[in-house]
Amino acid sequence: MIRLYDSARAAVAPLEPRDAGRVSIYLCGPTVYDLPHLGHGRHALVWDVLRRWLTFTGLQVRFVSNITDIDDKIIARADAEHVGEEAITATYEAAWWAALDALGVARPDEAPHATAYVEAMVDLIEELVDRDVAYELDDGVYFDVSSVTDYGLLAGQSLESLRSGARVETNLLKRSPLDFALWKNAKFGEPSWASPFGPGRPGWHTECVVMSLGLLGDGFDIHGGGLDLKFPHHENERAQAVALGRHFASHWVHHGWVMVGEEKMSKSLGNFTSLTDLLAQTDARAYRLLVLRSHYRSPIEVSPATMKDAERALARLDALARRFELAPLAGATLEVAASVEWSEEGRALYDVVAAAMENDLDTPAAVAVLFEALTRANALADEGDEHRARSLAEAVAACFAGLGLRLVAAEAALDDESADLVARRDQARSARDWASADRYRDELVTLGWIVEDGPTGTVVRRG
RNA sequence: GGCGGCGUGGCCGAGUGGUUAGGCAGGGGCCUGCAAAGCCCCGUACUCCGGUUCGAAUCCGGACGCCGCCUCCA
Repeated sequence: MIRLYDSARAAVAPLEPRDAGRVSIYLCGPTVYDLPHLGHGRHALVWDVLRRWLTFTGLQVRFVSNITDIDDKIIARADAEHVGEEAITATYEAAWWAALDALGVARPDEAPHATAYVEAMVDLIEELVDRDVAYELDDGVYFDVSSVTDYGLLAGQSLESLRSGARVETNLLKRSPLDFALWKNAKFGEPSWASPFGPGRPGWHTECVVMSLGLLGDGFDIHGGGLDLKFPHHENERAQAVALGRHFASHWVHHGWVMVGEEKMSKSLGNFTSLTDLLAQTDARAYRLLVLRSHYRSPIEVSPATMKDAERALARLDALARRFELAPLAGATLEVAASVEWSEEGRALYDVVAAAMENDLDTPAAVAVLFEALTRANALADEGDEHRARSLAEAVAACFAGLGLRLVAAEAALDDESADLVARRDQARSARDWASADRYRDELVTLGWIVEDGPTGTVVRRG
């Protein structure tokens, strides 16, 4: 079974699924008030890779990722644009899914919306009040963090040291600056729901407790998100569950951030902040490869240079697919390794990749192994060992499929002009008219093709 | 102030007590009409100072530098 770093234990620990053969994952999704950025993209990719890999190895994964569609920022944006909150959330949720689709990230099994769970949240808050771990103030209901003895577990700090570091005070009546809002009373014009505490809306930290426990049940396996959610969001989620006597997530997994490098983000770098913009100007698979080539807990630098690097590496993978005419494997569907017919060397490769993956999702090691195998497959083919070369190449593609990266062999469709140039060049070459052949090649290059001479003659592809 | 992370060859980026990470870029060679693709060879890195050890990039201590969290955030 895979071993993953658990933020609660501050150590790598084996994942011990509640139900054998099944893994339940709850992921904190986006608040839909703006376009997704590169960080969201990495986030989505990291979890897509984990989910796909677990599925690939034969586990049955139930993957839930929520949409936060009620929040202060949504209200603020709706106000600023003089539209309803639903207009904002509809727009940006659509943008979210569009970006994930473009990244080749599989949709969650369920994507619950916070607004559909308000009643359940109210019930939960009432129970917390009944248990005397929450209290009402003029502007809402607050959770009393001192009621949870190990508050600060995820942050790795004591309640006292967290308190001493608190910087922002929003409500001086709170018993502790760390106490957080469970319910916010509605101000004039704000969207609201009825509750025993008066009309208002839930605080952010409650929705994930209700939805994760509601959909996945007590003791679900993995709760994940970005490192920035560890505290206070996840800490606060956990506090509520603990206060209720519920068994919450057994494994907490957090990933690192996207850095925009020392060049700092600026317009001159080409708007490299929005995921939508990145996807418009590069192959989404290159971003996945970039993400795979660093460890999920490390920061990654996304810049034109690192993207270019990834694109070139990706080109080698596609070249392998072309050489062996590999069929596409990964896509919207989740591949299962059990259905892959491994050759002997393919199975050996898979075992090494799997060992890397099980070691806290060591994708960089897995990718390194796959690149070595790629070189070996090409070398075997050069030596004429077509059979072993092919089986190894197929295994490389299958393993990448397990990581959600599709190798593309497909040629772009030729327009008439290009097709004509290709025919002329082949003619010139068979007549050993190198000058003409080179001229036609130059023309094809000018049209944006990369020109190669294969056994069947001129082959072109898009660069 | 508290807590945590990081500093690796031109660049990106793993690793973790002794054996080649890997990729990109660069140099040389093979192949090719010339290329492209592919293959082979090449750089001998680990912030600094001490210490532990037969042996440290890897463990311990210290210094310097960088970053993050403690407030909304993937």
